[in-house]
Amino acid sequence: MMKEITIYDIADKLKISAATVSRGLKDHPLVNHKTKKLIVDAAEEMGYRSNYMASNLRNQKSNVIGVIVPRLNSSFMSDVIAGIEKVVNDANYNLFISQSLETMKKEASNAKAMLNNRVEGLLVSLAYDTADIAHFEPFIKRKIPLVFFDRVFEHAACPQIYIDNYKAAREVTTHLIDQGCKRIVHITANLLRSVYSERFNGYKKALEEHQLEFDDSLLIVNDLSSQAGVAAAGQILKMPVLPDGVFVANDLCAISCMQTLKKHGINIPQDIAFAGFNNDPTACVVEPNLTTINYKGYEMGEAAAKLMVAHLNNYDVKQMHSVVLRSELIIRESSLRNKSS
Amino acid sequence: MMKEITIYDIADKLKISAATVSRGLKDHPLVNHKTKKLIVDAAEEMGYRSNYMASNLRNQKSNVIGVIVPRLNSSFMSDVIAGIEKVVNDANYNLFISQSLETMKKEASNAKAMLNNRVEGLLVSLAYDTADIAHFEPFIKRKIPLVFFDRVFEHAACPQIYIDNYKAAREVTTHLIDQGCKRIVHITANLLRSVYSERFNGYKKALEEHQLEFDDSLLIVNDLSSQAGVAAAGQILKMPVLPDGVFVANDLCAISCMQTLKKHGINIPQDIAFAGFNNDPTACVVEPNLTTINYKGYEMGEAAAKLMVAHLNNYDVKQMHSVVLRSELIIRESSLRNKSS
DNA sequence: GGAAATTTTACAATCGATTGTAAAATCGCT
DNA sequence: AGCGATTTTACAATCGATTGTAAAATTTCC
Repeated sequence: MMKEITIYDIADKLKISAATVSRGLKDHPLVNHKTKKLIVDAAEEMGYRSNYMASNLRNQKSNVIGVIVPRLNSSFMSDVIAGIEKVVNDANYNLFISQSLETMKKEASNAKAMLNNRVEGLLVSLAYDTADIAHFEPFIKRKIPLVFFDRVFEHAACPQIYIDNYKAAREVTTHLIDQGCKRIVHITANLLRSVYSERFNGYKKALEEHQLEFDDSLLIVNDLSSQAGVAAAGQILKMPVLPDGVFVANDLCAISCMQTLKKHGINIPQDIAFAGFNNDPTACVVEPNLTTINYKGYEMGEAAAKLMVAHLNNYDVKQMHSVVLRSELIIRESSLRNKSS
Repeated sequence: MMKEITIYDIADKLKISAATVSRGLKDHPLVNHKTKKLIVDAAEEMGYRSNYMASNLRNQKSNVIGVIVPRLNSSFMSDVIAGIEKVVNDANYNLFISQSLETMKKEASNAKAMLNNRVEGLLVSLAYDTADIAHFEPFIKRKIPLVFFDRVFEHAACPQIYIDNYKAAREVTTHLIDQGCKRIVHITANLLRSVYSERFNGYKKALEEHQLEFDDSLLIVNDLSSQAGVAAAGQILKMPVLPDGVFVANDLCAISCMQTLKKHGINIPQDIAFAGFNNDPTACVVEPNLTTINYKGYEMGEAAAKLMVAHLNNYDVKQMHSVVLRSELIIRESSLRNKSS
């Protein structure tokens, strides 16, 4: 192992004190220009690299921002992470990333690890089954900024970044109704998560606004996976009266469900109109192209990270606003019946 | 800011030395069982959390593994990252993740940041234009394990994780030839990257094996983006003689190219057979389903991370084997002409 | 009961950078 | 030259955990 150069080595070489070297390296005004140059040159020549572990200890800050997400490998989430990385990197922080794999247990253990690693802030999108945020209390107690995005949780101390899921879902459902749908199945996940309950509420609201009764036999709750989509298709096919529309809370599940129905001879959108949520890359590749809600993960990641960095730069700013990002309905063939409209 | 509890606080409270507290907390044999219990209980009660910055400084290790990838938000790469995260997390390391955004410059600056942050190992998939790995020399010099995956670089000191791109490409091309293709376009990216040059070589080899002349007017080099696929389709349409097969070095570009051609009235696979690379989720959604090479990012991430962890646990093991992962040709409708075969 | 053996605990230095404060060096000016 | 004002540098403590070694406490056994 190569011996690392420290400021003491530089100090010795220049017959100067380590304090001066430390100040010189960071352009402190208390050091002479000429000395500064000598120091910087010597550091360069000797191959010095600052030891962040020492400086972090001394400064009592880790320069790290933590991220906990359910899974890293979804189209949406990887966009979010990319956005976060960009902002965090530009702000000279480092990123600790971990995934909860959709369980509250892992989420809690990850949170603990983040806490012990002294992250200066934590960005979180909650797991499916997270019922409370007790495991994040240590952060709140210590006033370590905690920002929720997408799968958020209401808490006075925690800013949130999300889209208006209620409005979006209402919009989608209204669109399906406009296309003549009267029996609309809604496939979603754990209603504990506000993203899903909001979408569900938006769906119900749209029905209500059009004098359609909500029928809970048309509500399918699963994990929105690809397999769940196939199963849901099976469930739909077994319904005594077939629905004429399906609104799924994500594209992945929507597509596998739609394709399964298609294989069983159902015409999309004539027999059943389809709409998803997220605008995954697959949505505009599948045939028919999937109507969906577009909301860009990259921007959400950027927004969350920017909010975090802002807080870290001036924590006193107690105006921790929540941010609602734009989302839009993208109408494609999977739901377009009256081509004229 | 809440005052953090240190081992000294615990020591004071128990009227014991800090050294004993330190040893007690980590179950060191030199501490009495009863004392140990007292210490652990007091720590729990006082809300103690170990300060990794102090311990890292003292132990001269950061417990962090770095990752530099071109982009985080691709289907393949997010799978890789997920696999890496899983392994690294289980091994009680933390992950620093950064993206080079396909430029060598950013890659170098990220590498420098990783170095200063004292990562204990670095996992890298190279940017498009990285011509040499001088910016990683400081790692090699310091014997900090450096592992390349997917977009690898040959260097005696650096293990690599990859698939046999040559073989896979040869297989794909042979398959296209078997389907009756005689003029096969190959769309790929910067041949500086071995993943692409190997695929190109495999493609040429297959041609040669079937007495087909390589025609460099059939080689299209771009950045394999979705837009590039559209442009490539334009290029193909303008060819004096249309090709009867296209082998693209990734699915994203393959699909946009195929769809564009389809819109222009080309029949897939009758007029032109298509094959991609990667088996993106979109590949089995697009119509016709895309023939491609399947190789799982998640497993590659796992393999790379496991290799890294193994090295960190016993660096002397100089048998830094490179790992070649399995890949397989998945034949789908986009290339299937003789349904019988 | 007391010396030897063994267990348990405390001391003190260390990791490397940082910073308030004191001391030293330099400068300006009469 | 000499004195105050100012610039420049050095000292020493600090951040919190770790660990070799010495010292203290306890146990064992004759």
